[in-house]
Amino acid sequence: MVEQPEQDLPRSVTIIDVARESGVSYSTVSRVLNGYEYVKESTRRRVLEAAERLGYVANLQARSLAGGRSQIVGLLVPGLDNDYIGEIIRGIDEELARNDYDLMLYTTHRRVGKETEYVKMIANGLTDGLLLIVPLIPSTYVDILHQQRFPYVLIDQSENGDTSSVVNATNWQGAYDATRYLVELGHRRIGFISGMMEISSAVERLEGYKSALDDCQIAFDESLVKQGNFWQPSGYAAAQELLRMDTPPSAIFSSNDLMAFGAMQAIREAGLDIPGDISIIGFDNIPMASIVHPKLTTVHQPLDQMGRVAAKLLLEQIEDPQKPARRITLGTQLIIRDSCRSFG
Amino acid sequence: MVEQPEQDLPRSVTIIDVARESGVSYSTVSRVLNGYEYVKESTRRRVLEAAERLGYVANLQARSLAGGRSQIVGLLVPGLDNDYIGEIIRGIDEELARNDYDLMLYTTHRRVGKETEYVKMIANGLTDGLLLIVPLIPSTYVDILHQQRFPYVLIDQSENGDTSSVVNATNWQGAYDATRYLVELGHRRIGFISGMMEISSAVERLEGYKSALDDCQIAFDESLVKQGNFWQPSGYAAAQELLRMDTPPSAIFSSNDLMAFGAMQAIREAGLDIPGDISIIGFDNIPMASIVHPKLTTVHQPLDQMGRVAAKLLLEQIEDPQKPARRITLGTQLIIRDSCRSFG
DNA sequence: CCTGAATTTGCAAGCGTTTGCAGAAAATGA
DNA sequence: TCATTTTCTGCAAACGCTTGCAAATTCAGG
Repeated sequence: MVEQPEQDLPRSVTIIDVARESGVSYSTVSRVLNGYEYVKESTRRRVLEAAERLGYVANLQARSLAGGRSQIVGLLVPGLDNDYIGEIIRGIDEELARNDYDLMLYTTHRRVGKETEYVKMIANGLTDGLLLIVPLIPSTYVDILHQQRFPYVLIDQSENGDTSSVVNATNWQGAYDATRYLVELGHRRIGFISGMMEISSAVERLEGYKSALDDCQIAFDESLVKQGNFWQPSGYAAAQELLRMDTPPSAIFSSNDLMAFGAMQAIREAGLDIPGDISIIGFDNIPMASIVHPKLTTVHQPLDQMGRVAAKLLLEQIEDPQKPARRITLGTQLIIRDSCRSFG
Repeated sequence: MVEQPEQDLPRSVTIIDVARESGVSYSTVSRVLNGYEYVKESTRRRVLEAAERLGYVANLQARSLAGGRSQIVGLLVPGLDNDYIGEIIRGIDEELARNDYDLMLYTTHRRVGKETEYVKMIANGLTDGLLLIVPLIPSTYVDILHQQRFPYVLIDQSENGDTSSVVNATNWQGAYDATRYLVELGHRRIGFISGMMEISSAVERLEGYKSALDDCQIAFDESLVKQGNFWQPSGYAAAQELLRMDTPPSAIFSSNDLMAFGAMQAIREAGLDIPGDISIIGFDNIPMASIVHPKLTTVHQPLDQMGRVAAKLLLEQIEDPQKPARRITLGTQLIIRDSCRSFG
């Protein structure tokens, strides 16, 4: 008979080991670990020391199964192929780290067509709350969450009554400022490259543009606005269209930086100079905006702060589910760099 | 006595509900859900239908607590403020989605100084495996994982014997090709901006550069290599140093695209033209490389594919923990764009 | 020294699954 | 037809933790 080697994997240390080590019951250990009030100071210390000595780390699954918090929040994003989202996540992660929360990443394109099931799974799953950076909010998402009274916060989304907590930026104002800036530089024909109009921020930016023109007594010219989709290629195409016009605009306002980059490329390919021949201004102020040449003048959107605020809001809501939904709108700011020049 | 309104939240449906609904025991339900072999076809169908009807979604915490898979893999990254990582994650996410796995995101900067505890927590937590995109692999990370026989895969990391599974790219070859390309264009003095030398890929790229020079009978000149850290500002600074030299290089090879962007900026600010006065070549081929002006010639690293392959490797390992560690190295490719010109 | 309130601790019942074990039912072979 | 296998299904014991309940201890006031 040969002895089985029995590779005894170092079984992870549980609350029970800590209890044994410190000579108390495991429920007491649990209480200490959860900061329960009524625990004798000496006991608390003893338990803490034992936990430390044994290198104890809580098993989140068990904890959350038993009704505690999982200390995890979910983040639902369309994708990661965009600095814009990266910036937001950075803010989120920072805030969560500060509060000892972890992050679960869900991408929406994964289950096209069955968002409902997807969200249901997320909500019933191990997360304590959900952050959504979703352009189009198929109410599919929100309805279920709301109905289940599951804590969630929408980022960069405007619609929705007051049932949802939302964090966004002053899109209208930002676009207004940018347009106004262009007008003050002497531009009269200002092209506009829009985002996907299903997204509220895209609509608001267009509105801001219109309002600024209006306030400056410049007639709105439908033919100067080209539909884009927030991605670079669409900016490229839109700019080309603009340049092909009989009297092309002397400046272009792109609804986001990525499309602005595309536009810059189109302009250059047309043999024109930026800002010599044509000025361009973006929106977002992603890191790349200050790296391209010429450096892009744009509307700064405090993305990381939006993330941070959203996380904070969510944590509050997790803490106290009764908290009413809140909407927080952060200010945008015109960042003047090198892509615009006075005209005429 | 007033009736409590008793907001009965729609309690999530459990395996037991499904069992009741379909008239079998809950263990049978579990078996059906897990694709256990010995279940009568009619029973299986009945259970599946009931589950569907009730809108059942498994509780991952419970499942993983009980020893099953959580269908979640962790991803440990230094941060998200870099397209480089975004690309990799995209690949990972795609592959995971295909296999119904979810992604948990962990950032290393969170627990500086207590990586050990952090990793321990991750491993003991609910993930089935861990993917690490870590520049410097403090063996702290790997040792624990290996010791606990916890499935993990390193991405873009070369060191480590054969105990760890690794996915990376041909850094040496890529750098060799780039350098050689420059030499063939007639460049003799080629500046080199390195990455953090604690990172193996940075070292390999430098080696590739040296070897190419060597093969072309060009003496290696220590003063032409400047230390960078993979971030844009360091590329800017390094390029400035290079330009200040008595006989500045006619071309610069940057260890990654981000630093190349910085270098481009420095070059422009010095009043020089790219590629007229000086050629520049990068490494990575992040999306932005084809957007900047001039479009950056660079060494393409199949980032998303690396992510996909790493995920696949990890999944295999989760499936069969006995699988020996594997190292997969993907090829790089020189992408010629507009930032280099022949010299002399 | 006694009583009752305030503290402190342990017991045990879950939380929703997986799984080993064993009994029941169906299929096979003689 | 009966003894064996092979399938199928249910029971009950975990998994590691939280928490209500109650017992034990301490403490203050009389």
